[in-house]
This record gives sequence, structure tokens and C-alpha cells, in this order.
Amino acid sequence: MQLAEAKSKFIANWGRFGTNWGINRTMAQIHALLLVSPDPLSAEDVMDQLNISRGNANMNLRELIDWGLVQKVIISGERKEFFSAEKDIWKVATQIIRERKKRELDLMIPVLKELSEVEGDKRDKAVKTFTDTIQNIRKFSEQADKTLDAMIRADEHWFLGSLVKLFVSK
Amino acid sequence: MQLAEAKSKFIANWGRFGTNWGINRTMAQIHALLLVSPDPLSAEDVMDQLNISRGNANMNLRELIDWGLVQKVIISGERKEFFSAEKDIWKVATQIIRERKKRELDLMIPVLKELSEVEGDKRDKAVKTFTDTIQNIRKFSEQADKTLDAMIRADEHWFLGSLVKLFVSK
DNA sequence: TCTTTCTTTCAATATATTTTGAAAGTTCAG
DNA sequence: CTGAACTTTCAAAATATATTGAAAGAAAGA
Repeated sequence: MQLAEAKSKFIANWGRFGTNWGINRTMAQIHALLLVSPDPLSAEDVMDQLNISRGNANMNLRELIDWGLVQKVIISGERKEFFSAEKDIWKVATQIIRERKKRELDLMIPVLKELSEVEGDKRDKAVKTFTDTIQNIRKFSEQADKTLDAMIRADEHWFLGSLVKLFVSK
Repeated sequence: MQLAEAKSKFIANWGRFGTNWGINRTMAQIHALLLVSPDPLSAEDVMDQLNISRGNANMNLRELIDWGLVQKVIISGERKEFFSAEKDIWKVATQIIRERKKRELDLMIPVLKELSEVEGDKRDKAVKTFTDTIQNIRKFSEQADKTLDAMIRADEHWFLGSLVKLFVSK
């Protein structure tokens, strides 16, 4: 397969993949394009290569920057802004974990705490099932919270080394 | 807070949460409703409690069954079908991991293998960046594959015990 | 300052997803 | 069988999300 074909296959697949993760297709495609570009690209490059409008490119690049996956790059002598993506996938993954934890888990935990304080007779089956389920989710969430924090702190080598060995040797 | 209010708050939040995960809001709400219901519910119960149409209830219950999160339950003497959800969140989580791995990672891995065989001169910067990035993603995916398989096999106690301790003590 | 180049915004439009509900299909007791 | 009770389907409608492109805004060189 030639590079051009491989590149467009990669972009298409990364886009499809992204939609399963609550990320819109275009954002994932821009990310894919930057991941395989040796040099930073301008908004214009992105528009041309993906056939999208200026507004769309601008908006999704901003969102990628917001997620910490893409950075603006100044190229001396150039007036335009350029963009480049972090290429180390372990760093990409930990950054995504960091952001999603902040946007989801950290918001869910206080809600669960509030819900666990429901009033009512514990001998009432409906009350018991509710509180038991919430407790179970709470416990799980708090462990997940700690585990994800540790993953964020961990370095790639440790993850790809000990953790996997630990898991697979079980 | 009274049970009714807590229940509807839980359903609303679980629904909001679900949309971040590529699951539609109604499906997540039905799941939430079944999670806190002591007894199995009929399609009619679900329709009434969530104010949704028959078709919608039917479709999303089917999808939940397809994901392995909900089961049909026969109640003797009743002609209707009833539905109940697995309440152990660790089991829910491993089931979701199992399914998403099947639907996403297992499809991505062969694509990456194909893409890693791109032709071209390695001294060409564009080719080098492409192959390096794909290789990096491949390595990560294969480790993630093994890690997730191990998590699926692991039991709750082990997860909530050793793994977390291991992570947080790092 | 003025002009050019580039970036951002946002209302309108296009596209995709979800929901409805009536009709068709199925099951089963009598 | 037959008919009542229940489930499934699916085209149309409603809703939500993404995209466009022109206009406004900002930055910087002359």
C-alpha cells in the first residue's frame, strides 16, 4: 500500500473509532492527520487535506487543544499558526484519561454521595435495593478514581512492563 | 431526599453519563431504572416510568440484552416478559469492557497491522513518521488487549484489593 | 494609520440520531 | 382454530449534532 492510501485509511478508521468515544468524527480525523504529519500543519492544510470548512477546522482544532492533545506551534518567519499533535500514544491515553476523569467521574462522585443519603426504611425492599446499588457504584467509582489517578502518575514503561505482566500472569 | 426523587436523579445522571460513552440516553436510563428496581419490570413498566413509547422501550431493551447487561426473566403465571439488570457493578464493568473490546479494539488491531506494511523509503520523513506512529499505536493496542483480557478474567475482589493497592502505593 | 493576512464567530443549513405509534407479527389459552 | 395479550418492526416526525461560509475581529507589516 502506498503512503497516501494508508494515510487516508488511518484517518478514516481513527474517525470511526473516535465516534465510539463521544468524540466527533472530524475532531478525530484532524487528530489522526496531525498524528501522522511529520511537521506542524496550518488550519489551511487541515481544511485542504480533509475537505472541511474553515469554521469546522477552527472549532475542532480548538477542541483538540482544549483536550490537551494538540498544541499551537509558532514557526518563525510565518504569520499563520501551525498545529501539532503529541505523538506518543501512552501520553495521549493518559491525557484522555485525565480529561475524562475530570469531566465525568469527578462530577459523578458527589452525586452518588448525595444519593446515598436517601431517607426511608431499610426494610423496604425498594429503598434497600436503591441504597445497595448506589453504594456498590460508589465503592466502584472511588476505586476507579484512585486507580486512574495512579495510572496518570505512572509512566509508560511501568504500564507496559509490570502492570501487563501482573495482569497476564494471573 | 425521598426515594422517588433520588431515583429520578439517579436515572437522569446515569443517562447523561451514558451519552459520554456512546450509549444513547434512553438506553442508559432504562439501565439505571432496572439497576435500582428490586424486581424485574415489564416493558410496560419501563414505558410508564420513563415516559417513552413502546417501540423505544422495546428497541433499547433489546440493545441492553445484546450488550449482556439485561436479561429477560420469565415469571410463572405471567404472560408478559420481564426484564432485570445485573446489579453488581464490577460485573457490569467487565461486561462492557468485554463488548467494547470485541466491537472496537479487536477490529482496530488488524487494520493497524495492514497499515504498518506501507511501502516507501524509510528515509522519507513522511513515511517514517507514519510507520513510527502506527507502530506506537500497535504496540499500545496489543498491550491494552492483553491487559483488558486479564481484567475480564480477574475477579472483583482482586481488582478492588491488590490492583488498587499496587497502583496507589506506587 | 491603513491594508493585508489570518482567526474567530455564529446564524443558517445539512446531516445524523432518536423517538413515535400504528400496523404487522407472534404466542398461547380456551 | 380464534381472539386476546403481548412483542416487534419501521416509515415518518422530532430532536440533536455537526458543518458551512460569510462577516466581524485581531494582529502585524508597511
